[in-house]
Amino acid sequence: MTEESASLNFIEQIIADDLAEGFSPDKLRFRFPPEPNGYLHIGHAASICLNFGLGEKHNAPVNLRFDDTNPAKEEQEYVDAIKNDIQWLGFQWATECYSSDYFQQLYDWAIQLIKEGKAYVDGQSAEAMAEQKGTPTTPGVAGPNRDKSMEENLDLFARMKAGEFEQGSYVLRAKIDMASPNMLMRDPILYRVVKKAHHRTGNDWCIYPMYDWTHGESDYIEQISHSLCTLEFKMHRELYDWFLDQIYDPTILRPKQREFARRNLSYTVMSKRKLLELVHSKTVASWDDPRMPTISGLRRRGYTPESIRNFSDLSGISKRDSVTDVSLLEYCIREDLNKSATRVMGVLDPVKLVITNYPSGKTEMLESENNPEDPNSGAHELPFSGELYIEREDFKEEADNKFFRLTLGNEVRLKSAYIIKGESVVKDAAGNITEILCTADLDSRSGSGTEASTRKVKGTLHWVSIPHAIKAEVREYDRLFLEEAPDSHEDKNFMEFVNPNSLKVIKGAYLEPFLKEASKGDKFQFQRLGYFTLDKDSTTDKLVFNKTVGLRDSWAKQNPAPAPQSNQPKQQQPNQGGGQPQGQRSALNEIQKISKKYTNLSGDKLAAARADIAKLAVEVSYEELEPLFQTATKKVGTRIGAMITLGVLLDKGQKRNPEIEAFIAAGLADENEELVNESKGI
RNA sequence: UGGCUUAUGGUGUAACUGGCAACACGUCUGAUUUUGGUUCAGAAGAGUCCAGGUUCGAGCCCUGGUAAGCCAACCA
Repeated sequence: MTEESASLNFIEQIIADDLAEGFSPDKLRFRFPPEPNGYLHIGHAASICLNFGLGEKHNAPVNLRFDDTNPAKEEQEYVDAIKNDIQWLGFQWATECYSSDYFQQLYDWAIQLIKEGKAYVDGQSAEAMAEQKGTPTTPGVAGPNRDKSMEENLDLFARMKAGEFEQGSYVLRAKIDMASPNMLMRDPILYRVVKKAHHRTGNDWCIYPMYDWTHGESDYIEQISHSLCTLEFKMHRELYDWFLDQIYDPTILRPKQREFARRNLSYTVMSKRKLLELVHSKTVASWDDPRMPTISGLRRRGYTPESIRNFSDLSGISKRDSVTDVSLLEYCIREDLNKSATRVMGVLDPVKLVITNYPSGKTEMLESENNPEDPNSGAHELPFSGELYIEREDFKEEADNKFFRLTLGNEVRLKSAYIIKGESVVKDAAGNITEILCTADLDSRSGSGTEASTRKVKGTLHWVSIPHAIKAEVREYDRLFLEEAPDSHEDKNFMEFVNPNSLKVIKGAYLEPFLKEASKGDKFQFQRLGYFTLDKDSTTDKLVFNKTVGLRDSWAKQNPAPAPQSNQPKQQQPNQGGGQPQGQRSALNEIQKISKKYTNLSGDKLAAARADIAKLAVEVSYEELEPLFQTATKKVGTRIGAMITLGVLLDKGQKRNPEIEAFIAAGLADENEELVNESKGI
């Protein structure tokens, strides 16, 4: 009722269908169920945005539930970080829940299962149980403890709980089906003995429930209507349902599990285990290292919540595994920051520039627009003097006229300041440029309104005034991996693809003094360079900026790119047919396009289409056409088009050959009248 | 030698119960621009994994293949 036909993803469709079938909207309830054993990453953002997005859309509660059933791996630190990240993304959960809150209930239900003969205690070794479990292709067999008496099981389970047994010695298993084609149904473990303090329940328990036993029952306890998880849990659904069957009260809501594909991002990895390995191996500095695809890493890198939510929207939800290109993420953050980031100037690779006709020692305050995208953003002061830094790559002694920057004898504008002209250079003994000498058109000051100030020049450069500039550290990041899908190689470990140059620290960057006032987390556009944010490592005497993302750079694309930094994915091969020259392809392509729908046409339209094909056919070579003889019988239109084209070619003098004869013969034998006619005409 | 899932431009997603394959990113033109940014206008690029079938008509339905992912943790 709310939306206007915006297409639904398959999860939304399921919910819409449920609603249409009479499911009460006020019973809709979702949950986001992280295990507190690591930090959230951009893949989790997909799930967060899905669940909380559904909650917002349907005005339904969304619980945050920590799936904390394994005290060996879980910690309070992660709980806090997860809560922080979700709130930062802008979502608010209805209730903060913990699976551990349900330990008693789960235990009671387990007792019930034992009493009903549906669960038993097994004291075999893990190896023995694995052995009996079989393999995906061979069924399992019953172990020796499978048919113990209910009394014995009750006794053993009570003693497990009482701590009488060593960790790893006994487990409680559901008694389901050792021959099931689904390995998860071969008597899965419900409880194991773990003698470790839990972050919430302390030492109350020494037996802990397994995921499968816990998850569905927790959903049931919380009355979650749609339990959404990633595809690798698809097989667990059968178990999820089996467990629910055992305890389910038909008068209240029964949760349903649905699975969607997890989101992968190109040039990074997306599993907590691998992310943890990057941290432990010191490949990155921490979970919130700006190169990490974690929410905290992206935040520190300068990403905004809006950009990440938008990215989730644009990426969509589906059931096929895929790798989303980082360029989409970068697009999202550029789009957001372009609207909001204050424009400033900073020079990362400085070379000195002296304006010889500017009074030495003079300083003047210019005005610099805060954001041209936002007329209400105002302006700030910008000091100017005769000694400046500009970007080293913005100057060449000589260059062709595609270089819109400073050269000797050419004019460029200094952003928000004067138009200058390159006059000469000073070099050191090694031939490196140490100083560029320029003259300025002193009438051309920006905003002065003079005719000179509005002159068009070839380019505009950013700069900082040397006596006023503040020195800062700037950290530039490149993709963490050199391979698009680093963890998709069965023969190679993802760590082999780590990009050794993913971090570039620039100690001596110079920034305009306005930036002295910046607070941590503030976001700026360093004009012509990119978006930057003040890192938490900053101190009052040393500012540290992270480069969030560069501006789109169509200049860099034209260059052969001597820097291996900029990384274009391999260009696609536009030619599919097999080596025809580009120019000729279009005519045949046109013909194919027209032919495709040929059989749907009639009358004048048909005649027109035929004429178009015949006209285009003149430009087609036989070599191009021949592959089309293989066209499937089904694609009659294409075969007719090919036949018409062939007719034109034959008229032009193309000699008949066995392939042509076979194609014509097939045409004559076809059921389609048009095709037969065309074939006869030849 | 099994089971489950998926298959649409370079990438990610659409296409309501069959009706001339759409959107976004990316790529390429051109215009505008005191950011080689933004904005604007436009272009190229897919016969929907393959082979059959049903139908006036199939990406959607049927049959048979192929490929990829997941499944044998006292992890979640």
